[in-house]
Amino acid sequence: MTLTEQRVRAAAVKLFADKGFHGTGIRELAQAAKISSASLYHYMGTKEELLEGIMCECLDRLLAAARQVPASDPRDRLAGLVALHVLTHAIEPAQTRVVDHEVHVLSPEARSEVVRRRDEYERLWAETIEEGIAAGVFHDTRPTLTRLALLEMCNGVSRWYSPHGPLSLEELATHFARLAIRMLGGEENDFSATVGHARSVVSTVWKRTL
Amino acid sequence: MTLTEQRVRAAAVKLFADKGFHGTGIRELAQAAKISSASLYHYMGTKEELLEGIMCECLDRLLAAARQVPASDPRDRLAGLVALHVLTHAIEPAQTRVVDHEVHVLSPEARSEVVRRRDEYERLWAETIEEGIAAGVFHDTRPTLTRLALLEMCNGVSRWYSPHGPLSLEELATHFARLAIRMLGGEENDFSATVGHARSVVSTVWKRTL
Amino acid sequence: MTLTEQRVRAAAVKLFADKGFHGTGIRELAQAAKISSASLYHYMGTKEELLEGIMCECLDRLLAAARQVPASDPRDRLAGLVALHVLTHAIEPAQTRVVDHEVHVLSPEARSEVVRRRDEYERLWAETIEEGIAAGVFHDTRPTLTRLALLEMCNGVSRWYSPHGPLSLEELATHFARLAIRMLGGEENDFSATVGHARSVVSTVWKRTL
Amino acid sequence: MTLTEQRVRAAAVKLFADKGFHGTGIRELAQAAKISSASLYHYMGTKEELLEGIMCECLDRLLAAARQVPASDPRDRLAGLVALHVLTHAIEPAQTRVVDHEVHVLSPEARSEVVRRRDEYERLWAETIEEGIAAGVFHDTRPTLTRLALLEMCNGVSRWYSPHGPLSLEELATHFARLAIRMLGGEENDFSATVGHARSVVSTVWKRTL
DNA sequence: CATGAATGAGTCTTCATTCAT
DNA sequence: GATGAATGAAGACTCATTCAT
Repeated sequence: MTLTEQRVRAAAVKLFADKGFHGTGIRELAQAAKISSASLYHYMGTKEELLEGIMCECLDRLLAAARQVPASDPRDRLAGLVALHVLTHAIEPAQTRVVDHEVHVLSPEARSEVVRRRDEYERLWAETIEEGIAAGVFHDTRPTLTRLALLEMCNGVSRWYSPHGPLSLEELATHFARLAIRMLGGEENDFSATVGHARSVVSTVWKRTL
Repeated sequence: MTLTEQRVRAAAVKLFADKGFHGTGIRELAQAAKISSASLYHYMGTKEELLEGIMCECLDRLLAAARQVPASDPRDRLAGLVALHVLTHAIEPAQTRVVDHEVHVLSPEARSEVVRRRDEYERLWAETIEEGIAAGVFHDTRPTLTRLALLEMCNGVSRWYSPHGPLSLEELATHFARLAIRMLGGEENDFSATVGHARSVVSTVWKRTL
Repeated sequence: MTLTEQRVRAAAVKLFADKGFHGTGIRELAQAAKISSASLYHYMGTKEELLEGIMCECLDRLLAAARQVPASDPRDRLAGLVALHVLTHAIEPAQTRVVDHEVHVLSPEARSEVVRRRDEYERLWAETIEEGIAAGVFHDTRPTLTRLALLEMCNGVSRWYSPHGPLSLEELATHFARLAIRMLGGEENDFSATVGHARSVVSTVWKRTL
Repeated sequence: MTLTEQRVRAAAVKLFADKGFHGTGIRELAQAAKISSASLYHYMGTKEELLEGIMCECLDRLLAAARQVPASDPRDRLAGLVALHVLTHAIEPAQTRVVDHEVHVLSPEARSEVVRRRDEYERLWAETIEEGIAAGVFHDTRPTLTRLALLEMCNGVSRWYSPHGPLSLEELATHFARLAIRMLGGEENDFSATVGHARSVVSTVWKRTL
């Protein structure tokens, strides 16, 4: 991916997140990427393909990160998944908001690509929860429901977290991990190691120092 | 509000929820409301004012409902707020999705109208949580953070709940109330009365039999 | 069909004939029809549908006219068909040129509509020729080939005939009828009555005094 | 003319014939010629100049061929011209269709270049017809009209002849020669020698074995 | 009360062409 | 000799909105 391509994508992510896909004009996008609207089309297919690319890449990274969570105690594993998800949403609010808000725009074919990734990702959460229940460390009568609640709770982070606020990434992730364990009726651990590991994974996957 | 006005608003709610504000055309809207696009303008101001009206009304109803939650034990009160919120999102997914997703479209003035209502609504949650902590029935070190997590978790319901699924409204509300109490480190009660009350309030406010 | 619709269609016919379908811009068309390019879309579907409409209507008229040629002596009948075709191409060169030149533009579905009409029309010619041969008044070893030659020869009229030139419509039609009979090895008649009839049919079908 | 130039020209001929000049994009052309659209401009001037080149070359060849028709009996000479024209249109339908259909695209200057050649070519036909009438072997009261009819009839071949059909080039040319003579009220000859000669001329001029 | 007609500004996308590398 | 990058202008078409009837 060339530098210009990256600039285009970055501009698109920001605009799509702020004003929505349909609320973002191609000229606006071109201006933000500092090229002409005609040149835009050297670096992308259609506007929709650009969106699809953004969403898939983001989900692929999220998935790649989630796969690096060690398969240890279900509590630690869930804490790891939560920390990772929350950290990602905190440091990449634009990308994650696009993933969460603009699925309805996609054509059926593109949508299925995105949904497939999302499902695969959620399966990791489901498995962890099930394991925890089977192992007796989680106590919950409606694990599916709880999983949905959990995910939405974590997605929300990209809508309100600000790096300029008083809350550090560490604190954020730790608290959400704690909340998740509580929701599943598990005993609270010390998650500092888990959160630390999640932090380094996220840092690697997104090539950013946290 | 005339019958036609209601038809317009209902059509707008459905379309805005499904395709987004910018993804919905005025002609499409007219067609769904079964009038001509010119006639539309007898029943609304601009497209944006229509959106503002939808959002404000929805928030007003939510607020009106929340104010009917009795100021009893903080646990019951929180359970009531959660049940109410979740039930509303379950039976009115279109309206609530519009409220949650289309704020960025509004002009600053219109947005402040919406935000004001939202803030007022959230204050009720914040107060309840604080009371619970003060009373020692909740145990949480970051109540603000938890409140945000809680709200996002509940908002999510409108994105995935289906009345055709196996989950009844009662079960949904009860489980979410339980999750909320867990998140705040409170002891689980029997929330059936609280949920029942919430149900009747929602039923009244939205004039629908549940 | 409203007056404006007619103006649009007339402008389109002229422009498509002069500059080709792809050579004619929508703004150019709007200007020629004296409305804005946006208003254009109140009176037409897509540009292609406009073209299809023009072609089908023209062919329908040609067909309607051809069906009024009396089924008398094959020589007279052929002379009638030729006169009619030639007169039409002489007085409506724009429409007929569009029909003859822009078929390749159409989508398969639209094309089949046009081709169906064209085929039906040519069948009338084919039948007449066959009858003439069967009756022994025409002598030709390759009637299909001759029919194609005949049609192309007559189509050509719209490319060069000028009403301002020295040649009257009567003379034009009479000579072409004579040429056609010669091509089929038939004996030359006096075609004045036949041509006169064709003239009045064309006049009626196109609502123009010749 | 380099090999690449030939490839470009061949691609252009095919595309212009199939989709029209304005219906053919420069990128499409480049792709068909298997070079980049930028490289295209090493082998051509503007798109219009490319068209002009194609048309002029085609007409030049037609003219060169026509000049090789021996000045014998006017009937044989006309038969020769017709055979040549028809054969050319049969074996080079793309080129001849471009010549016949895309004149309107050209700028006045370019157009005059084309028209000059066309006129010169048609003069050969006119002379032949006049000679025949003067010599008493043709009997026609409107030679100009007949010439136009003749030419259009022959041009038409490129629109419908298929080498995969049952009709051989020989049969095609022979029948058209016969038709032409009939149209001019001449006596039918045996044109096999004339057609044979036309065939070899066309074969030479276009460097193709027929 | 209702709507067909109208439009300027906008939509996304492609156009033919140039030029630095 | 070849081409990726670049673009102003234009392509067809839709937008939200107004207004006379």
